[in-house]
Amino acid sequence: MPRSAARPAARTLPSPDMLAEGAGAPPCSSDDLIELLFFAYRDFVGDPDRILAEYGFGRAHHRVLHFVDRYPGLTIAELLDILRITKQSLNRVLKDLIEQGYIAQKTGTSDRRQRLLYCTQTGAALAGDLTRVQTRRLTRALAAPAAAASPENFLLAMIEPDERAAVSRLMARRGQQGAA
Amino acid sequence: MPRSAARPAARTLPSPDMLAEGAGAPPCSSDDLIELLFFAYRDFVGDPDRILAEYGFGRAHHRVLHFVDRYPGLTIAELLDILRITKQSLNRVLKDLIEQGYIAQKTGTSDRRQRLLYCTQTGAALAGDLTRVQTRRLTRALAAPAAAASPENFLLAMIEPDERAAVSRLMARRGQQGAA
DNA sequence: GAAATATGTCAACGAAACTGACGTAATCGG
DNA sequence: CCGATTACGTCAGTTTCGTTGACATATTTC
Repeated sequence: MPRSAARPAARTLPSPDMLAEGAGAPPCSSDDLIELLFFAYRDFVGDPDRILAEYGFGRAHHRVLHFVDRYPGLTIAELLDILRITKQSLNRVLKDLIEQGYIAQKTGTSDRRQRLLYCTQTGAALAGDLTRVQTRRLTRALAAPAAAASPENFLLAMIEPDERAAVSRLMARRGQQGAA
Repeated sequence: MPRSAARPAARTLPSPDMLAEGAGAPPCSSDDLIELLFFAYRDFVGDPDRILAEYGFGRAHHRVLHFVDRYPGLTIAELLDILRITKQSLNRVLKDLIEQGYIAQKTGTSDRRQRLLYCTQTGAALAGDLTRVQTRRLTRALAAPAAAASPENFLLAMIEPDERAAVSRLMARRGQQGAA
């Protein structure tokens, strides 16, 4: 197995505690960043998911609601370009949001073919709740002095605190045991 | 609409060009980070997706292959804890990877109930290809002097270069036009 | 007036998650 | 040693959210 032999010797990941202190940026392979990005994103979308479930909505609804809230007057074409999905996919979730009163459409003024999208008050309130939990995680992560120092510290700080130790423990395992 | 009135005045996002120079870290709201994380992650998983499609695999296969490659001897239970999916979901993709010779199982020695997972040579090769494209993006992003300076610069640098301008243009729009 | 554009919609399909129930082999605890 | 627990596999059905392909309609543009 040539590839496993090519694995570099394990370098140390900053311990979770270091995030509290004003630690520097210890070396960290970009391989580690791949996983940290996975874990950070997993927890990052996990927060809003719990709220959305109460409304019977999913992540697709979240994305639409978020961008319409943040960029009022967005057209369908712009939204499609942002989300990179087909109009059929978009239409399914957009229809839900419109029918249930979270998003409203307005015919474009300069081009009457366009449907400009806006959040209703209810929609803006829900979008605000969703943004809040994500902002809370980000703010908490950025509050760690080490977080701004390096991408890996930032991503580690984005992970749910209870799970940071488990992630660090796992990542400390790389290249160890396990020969077939 | 109380919420839109509460929106802070638009602060400037670092321009895409600034990533090439040794720019400092201009202020950036955590609202911006939410979107940057979305765009960065979208492009980050887009690279391997193209390769996986050639093999008839999806992202679920990628995640399994990645963690088994990186942590040889991983058990099913550990993998379930990492991925946070049900064993039924895991089993579907794992079965594909085993049947097609990318992953092999070994009965645990200390506990014979466990199935220890290992990549075959073919599996390790594919995992390597997938890691390579993601590492390339990460390395390129980290090479930008400004990237290490702040999370927002790092995330912006992770976005596909061709699209950075479009993202910046979009984000510069916040709070502008669009009153109903 | 013809062509292109922006959007909506019907129908079928596929990937990848979910729930709930049940089976089997191995380990553990008394 | 036997019953309970654990680790894993599997059958069956459902949901979310993406896909393709085709076609309709209103509006703008040339």
